[in-house]
Parts: sequence; C-alpha cells; structure tokens
Amino acid sequence: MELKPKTEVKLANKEVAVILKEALAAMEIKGANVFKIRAYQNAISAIESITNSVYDLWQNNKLDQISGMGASLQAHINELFTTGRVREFEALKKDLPAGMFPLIGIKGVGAKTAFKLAAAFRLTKPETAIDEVRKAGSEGKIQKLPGFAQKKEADILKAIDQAKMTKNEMPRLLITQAEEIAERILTYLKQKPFVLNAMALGSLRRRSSTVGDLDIAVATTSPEEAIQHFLSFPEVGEITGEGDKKSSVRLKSGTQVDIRVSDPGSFGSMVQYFTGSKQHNVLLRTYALDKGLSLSEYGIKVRGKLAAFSDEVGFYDKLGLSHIPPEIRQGKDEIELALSHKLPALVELSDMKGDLHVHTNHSDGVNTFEEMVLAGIEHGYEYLGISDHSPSLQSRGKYEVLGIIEGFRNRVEQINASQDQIRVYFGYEVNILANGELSLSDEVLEKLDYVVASIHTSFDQTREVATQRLLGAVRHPLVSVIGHPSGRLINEREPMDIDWDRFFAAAEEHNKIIEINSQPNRLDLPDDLVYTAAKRGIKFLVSSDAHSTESLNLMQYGIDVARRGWLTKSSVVNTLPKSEFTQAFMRYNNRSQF
DNA sequence: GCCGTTTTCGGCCCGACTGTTTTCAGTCG
Repeated sequence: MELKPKTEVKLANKEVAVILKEALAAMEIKGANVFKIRAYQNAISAIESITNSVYDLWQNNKLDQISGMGASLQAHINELFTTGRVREFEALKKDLPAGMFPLIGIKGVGAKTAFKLAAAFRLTKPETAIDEVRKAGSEGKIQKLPGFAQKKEADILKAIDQAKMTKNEMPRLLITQAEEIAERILTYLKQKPFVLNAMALGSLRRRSSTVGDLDIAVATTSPEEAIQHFLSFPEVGEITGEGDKKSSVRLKSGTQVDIRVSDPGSFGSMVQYFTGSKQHNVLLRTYALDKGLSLSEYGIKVRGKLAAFSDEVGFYDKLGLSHIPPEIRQGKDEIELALSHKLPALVELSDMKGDLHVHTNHSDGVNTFEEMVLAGIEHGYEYLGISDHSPSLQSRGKYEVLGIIEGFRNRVEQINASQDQIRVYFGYEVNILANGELSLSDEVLEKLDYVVASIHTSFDQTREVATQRLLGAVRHPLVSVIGHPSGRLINEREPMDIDWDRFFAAAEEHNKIIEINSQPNRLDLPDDLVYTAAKRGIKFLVSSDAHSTESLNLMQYGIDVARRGWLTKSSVVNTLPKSEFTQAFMRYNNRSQF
C-alpha cells in the first residue's frame, strides 16, 4: 500500500482566523443557518483571543481546548493543517467573487456589503479589489448602487484611506499607556458635577497586557450633558459615533474610546456588561437564561420586569454567583466556580514578600546596590535578590570575574550583617547562549545564591532549536529561574517559536521556576501560557526586573498577568515569608546553602 | 455548528447606532 506524503501546513492564528472568516462570509451570503454562523463567529473570536498557537494545539491533539471548537470545526482545521486547504470552504466560496473577501476588513463593510460591491464591479482578484472599490467610489459609482447612497460611499472611501494610513502602525496600547490615557479622561469627566461616577472598563479593567480601545462608563442623571462633555474632551480628534446612550471617538493619538452612560441605579449592570469579556458575558447571559432571567446592561429581567443594580457585586449575587474578579472573566469555567463559590483566591500585590530580579548600576541599572536595598525595605519586602547581567567571561577572563563576584559578595554580606529588615540574595541574570549553554561556567555559577537564566540574543531560531535551547537551561542544575521565557517585546518583537508543552514538562521534571516578568513591554510569560503551566503545578516568580528604585513598582503588572493566569498565592514563590522562601527556593536551586 | 446541574435534541445574549429606508438590515461590541 502506498502512503500519501503528509504535507503539514503551518499557519499563524491570524491566518487561520482569516480562512474561517472567509468561509463565514460565504455562509452569510448563502443564507446559512444563523446559529451555524454564530458558531463560526464564536470559534473565530476564540482563536483571536488566545495567544497559544492553534497549530501547536492541533499538533498536540488539543484543539478541543479552544472554546467553541466542536467536532466539525476540528476536522476542518485538521484538513487545513494537513493539506493546506479545506474542501468544504472552497466549495462554499467557489461561485462567489473572490474580490469580496478583502473588502470585509474595511470598517462598516460586512459580508453583505462586500458581496454587493464585488458583484457590481466584478471584482474577481482579491489583490486589486480594494483599489478598484476606491476607484469606483472616487468616480461616484458606489452611490448609484441600490442600497447605497452618498454617505455610504463617502464612509467606505474614508475607511479605506484610514485603513491604509493606520496599517501596521496602530499597535495595541501597553497597559501602562492605556492607564495614562484613561486617567486623563476620567479626571476630565469628573470635573463636572453631573458625572456621578466614571470608570475605565473593558480589557483595561480585566488587566489585559495590551489594550485595543478604551471603554469608559459614566453614571449620571444627565446623559446628554455627560456625552456632550465627553465629546468636548480636548484630545478628541474625531467623533466616530454619537447617540444618547453611547458614543465613540478617535483621539488625536489614534486611540479609539467608547463611552456609555448609565443611570446611577443601574451602574452596576453597566459596569458588569462593559467589563466583558465578550465570551464571559455570552456565557453569563446563557447561564441566566436557563434560570429564566434575561441580562443586559440595564439589569436583570425576570418575567418582563427589570431589576436594576447600582453595584456589580449585587448583580452577580442576584444570579447566585460570587463576585468574579475581572481578570478571570475569560469565558473559561469561572461561572461554574462562582456558582459553587469555589473561585480561586487570586494572588495580590500585597502578598508579595520579595523581588528576585533587580538590577543595579553594577550592570545596566541606574541606582546603586545600597539604594536598591533601601527601596526594597521601603516596599516592605522581607528579601531582595540582586540579579544584574553577569560580567562576560570572554572579555574579562575567569579570574577577573571571580574577583568581581567576591567583591559583590562582600557587599551583600555586609548589608545582611548590618540589619535584619531585609535579607539580600546575590544572583546573576545569565544569558542562555544560542546553543543552550549558559554564558558563565559552573565554577562561577556556584558562587551565586541563585541564577536567572534568560535569552537576550538570537531570537529567530527555528522551533526545534529554540526549544532545545530553553531545555538546555532547564536541565542545568545551577539554574533556579527561567527569565522572560518567550522573549517577546510587545509591539516590537514576536515571542520565540517554542514548543511550550515540552518546555513546561521539562520545567516540571527539573523543578524549575518560571518568571513572570513585570516590565510592561514584556509581561512574559504571557498570561494564557501561565494558565497552562500552572495546571501542571509549575511555580512562578513574579519579578519587577527593576532597573531603578521606582521601577520596583512595576510588580503590579506582573501580578496582573499572574491573576489572568488564575494563579493563587501558593503558585508564586516570592509570596512566601523569608524563612519558608529560603527553604522552598533551595529546592529549585540545588545548592547546599544560600 | 456547538453544547449539556432539567436537555444528546432543541435550544442558541442583548442592545446601540447608522444609513437607507418608509419599517429595517447591516454592522459592531
């Protein structure tokens, strides 16, 4: 029997989503069952919201971990990755103009509109479709089509130009950037007495690592005034939507801001609705329907009668649920757990007893060792680990490096002898070289209290090479922590292509701690991988990676990631008090003493 | 097409805004 060669086609999540979206659009044109359409929408939004790779999940037979992926969609994805095509989708799209699909990306253009345009102008080539629509529009041909008019034509032209302008240069905001903008808006809104309350909701309240647009809810008895006041915010560049319940603007900086106004008496349900996530809300509303309740941003409807809630806790309580922390409103099993009052007690900033990834001016930090220790004491930490970038063996030679270490060790011991408020540990952040070896020899590493091993070079390795590289560090007996494992820099550098399953399995086997790095442009390990790793029982170190005394405060953002990864205190080693920490950390350290 | 604490059949979240309409479809969140 002849075996067919198996060609596997690796696609990024985005590419998978595009293929599903095109199939979805074809179904919409052909009038497929609306619930089938909704099922595809659900699966697409699930794929777009995970940072795990669909391809990885497929390779590990875990496609069913994606919510909304049933047997049929799994089979299509399997066919896609195996053969590069999905016959059913091709059949669906076969008699539709190929030029309609790129148009769907244009704001305000859905499947129906795209189809009408592509049919009217015979757009058969996807590559040129958008340009042809622009040409037709500039010649006034779109407004002559049935169902279109002048305004629609102008909107389409504008959306095309804006998409062109902002293509690849309207990245999602870092959470810190989103916080700053939100703060300015909230301060501005609260100047007016008719703004009784104002909150930033959406992904910012859920503490997502990046924020696409800002969602603001206002409690007021003067909705019109409140909206008008918002629209006059000095940073508003353009008003993109205006109604008496909600409005949208684009700021001069390009950021989209949506506002919703609410009566103070129903502000709780508005806050709940506008916090999301969308998947969470859909599940919550479905859950409520089973109990004969209908949920909306206005309250809970029981047999046609609306009950309003001024606060969110009351809203969840009415549904028989514990209050669910915004960070885990992800559409996983949080509703089930809230129903049985078994939600995890998520780790909090106030649980943190120390920081183990801190730089000084010994390497690229700006403050001295003593200044950092003092700042650690001010933070109320019981211990602080200094982990500067290690001096280079190549340029300095073994004896000079050993001398440097001895000098630093003396300073650490002096500090520890001179006070008992804080225990200082001495480690290095050591490079994991391209071949998986460390940049310092064992003879040098043994002089340290602990070692954070991180990748700082050669990020574009293949999956197998990159995975082996991390495994090299994981297996190294003198490594305590793997620092910022994915290597991503948000909006700058993609995470490395790592087989995370193998990495986590090895980390588990070798008792290695994984870092959650709190630098706002890293937030690495990313939250959904934290969730996956934690299911294996892997322990984490949340660290600031501070390069100055002020940036010790960044720890909050790592805690956000930990909470979004559903971590409790017990999964985070630096929540342990000093005595227990020393013992626990040693387990991972393979050293006789600190 | 998905999914299960009344269900493996029969349901499937809810509402705002816009443009082009004479009452609503399309799009979005």
